[in-house]
Amino acid sequence: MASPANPKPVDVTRLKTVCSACSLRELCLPAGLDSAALAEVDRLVNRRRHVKRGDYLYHAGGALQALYAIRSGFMKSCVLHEDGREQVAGFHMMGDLMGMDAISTARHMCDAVALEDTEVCEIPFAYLEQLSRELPSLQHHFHRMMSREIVRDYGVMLLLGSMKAEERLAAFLLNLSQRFAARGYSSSEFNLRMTREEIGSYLGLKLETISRVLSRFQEDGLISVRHKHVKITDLAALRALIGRAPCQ
Amino acid sequence: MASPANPKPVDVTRLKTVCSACSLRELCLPAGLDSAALAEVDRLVNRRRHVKRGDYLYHAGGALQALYAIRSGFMKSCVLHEDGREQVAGFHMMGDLMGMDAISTARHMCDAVALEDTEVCEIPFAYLEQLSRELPSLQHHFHRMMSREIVRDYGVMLLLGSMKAEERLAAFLLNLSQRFAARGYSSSEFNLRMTREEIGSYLGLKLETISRVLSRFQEDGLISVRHKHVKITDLAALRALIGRAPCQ
DNA sequence: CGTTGCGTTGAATAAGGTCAAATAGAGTGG
DNA sequence: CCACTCTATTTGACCTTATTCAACGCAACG
Repeated sequence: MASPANPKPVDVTRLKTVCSACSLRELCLPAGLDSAALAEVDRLVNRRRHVKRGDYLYHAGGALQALYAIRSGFMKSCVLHEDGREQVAGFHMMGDLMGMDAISTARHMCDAVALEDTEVCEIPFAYLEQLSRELPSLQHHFHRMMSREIVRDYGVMLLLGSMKAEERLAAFLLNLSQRFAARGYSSSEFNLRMTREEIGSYLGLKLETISRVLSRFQEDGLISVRHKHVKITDLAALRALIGRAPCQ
Repeated sequence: MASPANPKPVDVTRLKTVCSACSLRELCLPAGLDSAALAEVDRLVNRRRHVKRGDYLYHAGGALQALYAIRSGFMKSCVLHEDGREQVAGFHMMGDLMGMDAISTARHMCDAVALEDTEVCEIPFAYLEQLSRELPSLQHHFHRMMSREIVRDYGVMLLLGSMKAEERLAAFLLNLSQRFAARGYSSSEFNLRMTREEIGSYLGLKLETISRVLSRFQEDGLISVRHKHVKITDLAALRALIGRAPCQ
């Protein structure tokens, strides 16, 4: 593709690659950085990687090389139990940062699998630490992203620990809806990238339960669902499901 | 208490306060720092705070001022749902770092409550960021601690999402046992600082279930439990409970 | 055009939740 | 020191929810 005659063939590609030109920069690692810092981050994030649907971005146990910012596509991360049980710990989309679980031991503690063809930006971790020593705004934003992951996890605990099946699924759909909206997509209509089984794993339910509850939501006019396509038709009712629980 | 006649009454107190002299330094924020860095951290961690049993260290919604390292005592953190439901997100003991959930929005996202009289070291967050720009080892260790919290959360998700009541409780007891051991206490005999209800909230179960499962464990000779006192009498069996699940 | 994976639905079952009652401590004030 | 109160805990009986097991439908794909 690159013309050897062109003295700077790489730059042409990088113009599109670079964080400062990325449409996700307000969601992603460079969010809130001034232009000087942004220029530095452009150099930090120097490689892209394509992960085909079903392929792994990293495996549990693998050494930490880099963090990954999702540019396009959709991934899941899953924790494994010795006996083979697998728990989906999260679904990740554009702008999300993955791999922070690996900083603790320098080895990834979960698998990252692409649910559709996905493109990620590689962020060499050692370099990120170095650069964030020089750029307080980058440092702070990185801390905020790790903290946000912790807060997200607390939310999942709340969901798994104290919600019923219907509430969990409502919360799940609303969360997806909100995240799509934040990325400029429709908040009311979207395609699920994951199977019922993966939703079930994430929500601590069996796939049959997911299927049943989706059907019930549809009967009740909250959503309309066909295969992977979901349309939220009664947002308020869906919200009411999780806000005011029937119990207590 | 302090004598005004003494020119340096504070230093006498600080000698005991200081991280470099703290028996928890291998578990806590200064873990793995060289002595120069440790001296800096001594200045960073400049205040202690006592939290009486039942009192809050911080409230959800409160502004982030500092992170807190537990020096002695026992705390819980809990996430609140709008409708009043409360989910215990974790139990924390000496050497644990609390408050990292607040970095994301500069406001705490959960409550921190002392389950017994607790002493914490206050770590002003802005100063921690500043210092970690100067001390790569501190920076890296802080990142590891945030990451460890993420990994811990993944473990809780696995527990809540795919384990049965008996497995959850076995995992919980083993986790406590291991953490006590790491702090130089008995791994086989300890006092629970939390109520059955709090255990239940953490594990996504009702207090009656906790009580029943504890009784069953006792009948089966895995543990002996009386009120808050627990003695693990068959560690292997307890481990086997979570390792090889009956299902699948 | 069969195969395969994913999803739906029904019936039976089991796990945990709910409700209720009894008990036991721990702490309090006389 | 004792009676009293309050809260935490245990245990039983019953009920609800989600799981399990099973059958079937559907769509994509070679």
